[in-house]
Amino acid sequence: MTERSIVVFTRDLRVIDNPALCLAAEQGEVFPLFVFDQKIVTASDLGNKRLTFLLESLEDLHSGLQKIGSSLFLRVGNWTEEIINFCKEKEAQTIHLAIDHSNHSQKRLEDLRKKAQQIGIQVKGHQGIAVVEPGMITPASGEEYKMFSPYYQKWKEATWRDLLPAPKNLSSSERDQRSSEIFHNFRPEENHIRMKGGERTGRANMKSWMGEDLKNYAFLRNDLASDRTSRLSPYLHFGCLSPLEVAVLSRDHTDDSFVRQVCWRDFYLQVLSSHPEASVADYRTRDFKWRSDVNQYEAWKEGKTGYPIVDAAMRQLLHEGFMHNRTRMVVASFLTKDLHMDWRLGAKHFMEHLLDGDVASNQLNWQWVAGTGTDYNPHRVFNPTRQSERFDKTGEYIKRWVPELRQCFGKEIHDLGPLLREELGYPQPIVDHGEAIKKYKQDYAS
DNA sequence: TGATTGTTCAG
DNA sequence: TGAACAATC
Repeated sequence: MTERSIVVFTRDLRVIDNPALCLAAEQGEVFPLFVFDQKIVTASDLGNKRLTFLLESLEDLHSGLQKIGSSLFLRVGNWTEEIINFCKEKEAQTIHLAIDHSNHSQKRLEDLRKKAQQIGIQVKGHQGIAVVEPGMITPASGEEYKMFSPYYQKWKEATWRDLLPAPKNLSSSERDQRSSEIFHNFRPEENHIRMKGGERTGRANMKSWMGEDLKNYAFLRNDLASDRTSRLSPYLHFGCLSPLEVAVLSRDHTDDSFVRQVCWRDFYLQVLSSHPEASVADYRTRDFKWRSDVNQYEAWKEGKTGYPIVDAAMRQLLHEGFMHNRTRMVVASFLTKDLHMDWRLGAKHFMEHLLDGDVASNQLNWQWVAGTGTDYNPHRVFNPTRQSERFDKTGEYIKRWVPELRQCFGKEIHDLGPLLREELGYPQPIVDHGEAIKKYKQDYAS
């Protein structure tokens, strides 16, 4: 008798190199399922852009599954209950899924294990979210690596699992009416942004970027205007691409700066896995009184701070659901060090708008900038004018997103006088960087 | 993947 | 004079 099992997709929305799907398929009949977790769907931090990317990814997963004789079932509601009900409906004995590491994922998995056990259904957790899963390499001293460099060394030397092909032929199971209705009700918004969700687009983007831009990554990754970073983060977040595959394809490159970035993702996952509360609380507690000022927060969110590099980046975020890594650090430093606002406010806005909004990378990178994270350096302050001069010399990036400044000549765009601002209709700076940092340091010292 | 300041030293 | 470096915030 062949076994019947459910494969629950979470953020491993792919058929290639998907351990949960592949191993379930080896054991018998498989019913692929995705549940819109009511708690996630209704949470304020899931913005329309990321939801659209998710829907596109699910649609593509469905067609990927159809090519191998299956289809994707959809349910919406309480995540655990829906999975259990689906198991009963399909008379399945086993649930396969990839293990994830956020607070919410850990809790709901525990809940699922308990409920499944009560009715004699087995839950099998699989790898697939990371290159090297959290817990596979640990420092001698404690639970997780707190420093990136030693982690990176171990990560490179670790034994990586083998890549898995897509299952050849899953037994046929037509998507039911209910699934179609659910998908219909969530109908994706018209998507004009550059990154369309799904495994197919993800793979195409990966291949073309690796073919053309990977070799120049070290030279161009900080060049804001040329915009040559991989932009694979949303595909990695939803698992349209296997992080292991991305790492394998880039690790033997003469220059390791890209695969290092892939490793940062695993690094923060292992931090979050050991400290799930770090998504909302300081990783290193620190007694600093954050200010709050609604008008300044709004100005920051809308890209009207009067600092061109900050405004360009914040407008890019609203428009594309994406921001260059370099400017993520610049705007985060501006919110925490210049406006003295809580990193959680910044992280929340990022989560609402980023296609790649990922609890581990987002919250812990914010903590890194705020100086509450693993790499503790309260004196790290980005000077928006310096960053702009160094990484957007010609002002091309700024002009792309801040049309008021398109008429600027030469270097003046980095450091505008009050009269020119007035003339161009561009805001005066909402704070003076020098004074704001002086105050930050005073507050920090006391 | 910080910025600034001060020092040294080649030219 | 300015690059390179370390100390300091």
